[in-house]
Amino acid sequence: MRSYGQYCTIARALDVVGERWTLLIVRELLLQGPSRFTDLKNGLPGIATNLLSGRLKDLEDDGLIAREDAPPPVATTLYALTDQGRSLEPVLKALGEWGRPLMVVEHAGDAFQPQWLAYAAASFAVDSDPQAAPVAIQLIAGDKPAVIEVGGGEVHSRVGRATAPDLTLEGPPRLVLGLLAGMIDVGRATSSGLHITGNPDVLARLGRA
Amino acid sequence: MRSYGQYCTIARALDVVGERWTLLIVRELLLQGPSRFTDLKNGLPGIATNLLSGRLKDLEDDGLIAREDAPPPVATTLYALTDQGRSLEPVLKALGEWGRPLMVVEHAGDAFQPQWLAYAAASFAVDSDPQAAPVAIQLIAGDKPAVIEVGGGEVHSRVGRATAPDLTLEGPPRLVLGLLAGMIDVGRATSSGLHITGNPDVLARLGRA
DNA sequence: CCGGATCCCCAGGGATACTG
DNA sequence: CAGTATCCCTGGGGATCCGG
Repeated sequence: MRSYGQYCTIARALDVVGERWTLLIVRELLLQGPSRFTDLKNGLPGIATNLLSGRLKDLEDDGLIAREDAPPPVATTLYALTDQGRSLEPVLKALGEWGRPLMVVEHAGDAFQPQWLAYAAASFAVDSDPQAAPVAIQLIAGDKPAVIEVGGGEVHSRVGRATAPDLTLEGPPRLVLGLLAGMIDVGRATSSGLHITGNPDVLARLGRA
Repeated sequence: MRSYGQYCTIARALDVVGERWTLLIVRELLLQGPSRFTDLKNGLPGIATNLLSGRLKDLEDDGLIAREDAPPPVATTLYALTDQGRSLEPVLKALGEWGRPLMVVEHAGDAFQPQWLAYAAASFAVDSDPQAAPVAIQLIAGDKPAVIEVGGGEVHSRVGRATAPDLTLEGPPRLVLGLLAGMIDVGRATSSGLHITGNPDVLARLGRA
């Protein structure tokens, strides 16, 4: 991208990460960890392959990501964030926080990955009772499951399944997020089509930050 | 901009503010307050007028800014941030924080406005001694002056002049920012061409956040 | 002079085909 | 699987023009 040509921290930042797709690539690497080209492509529906390879090259030149050669069994190259790339997390968190109200309406055809939702939920919540035993909330809102783990004052999200979830939420993304964010209550969620198993009381562990 | 088509808070946010120039327009309105079309154009060197008017229209449609009719003496329309627009400040702050290391090198020809620098300095500093009397630092790093005011635990920046600054820094932007950020010390700054008047000890009031 | 609208040109994005 | 090459088209940059 053409530089803004301004001696300003914000403009300088946008010179590097302001291009289309760039911050979403960082999001993907942040949530998924080191990823292959195809993994990134699948996580970024609609991106053209030439654009993806171009962006990866730019990000590498700017020191935000690094290529790793995966060990023999895989024998492919992985893209991973550097420390400087990882330091973009506060930016993505602020952006995600700001974008949360835009999620109340679900656009038909929008792609969806459960870890996006888990990250959104984890990023605005805190563990309201750090002394209590840790709990896990299983989210099933697409083909792939995700987990929110709360305990010791921390809230984390990851893809996959919990070994013994205290609560499982299964249903449309909008309802899962609505319930987690406290925008709707359990009664309304279930009557709207959300399937809840386990102990709904663990939702109280998610306090507003 | 074409939507990313993802049900993700970050992607949704970028759908709204991810286009070129958009966040810089918000920065301008945040730092300058309600502004006229021409003021924005002057603060955004290189933007095409059709782009600016288009962006302003989009931002208005999305509810981030509102047009105001200025009172009779001026009789022009002003653009001002709405609450939702102002709520983007954490995003800009995070971006600015991330972009600060990119400021160590000064690109020839980069446009510069002192309030950018004042904002950068104010956004990463805290008042290290809230009990002490408030102090004002006058920055002269271009044609227009800016002020950093520290007191009562808060750090604020604004354009203009302080009535009785405790410290005045005058010189190249890189040196002013370097000194404020603690990247260089007073001796090196003065010997490199920074002109300092007043009491340099007030710099100690700017603590790292 | 302010607040745009219009026009032209080109860089960059989108979609797909193709190759090591 | 991991890209590169190609083509098309949208959207940005730059200048100019026009109404208030």
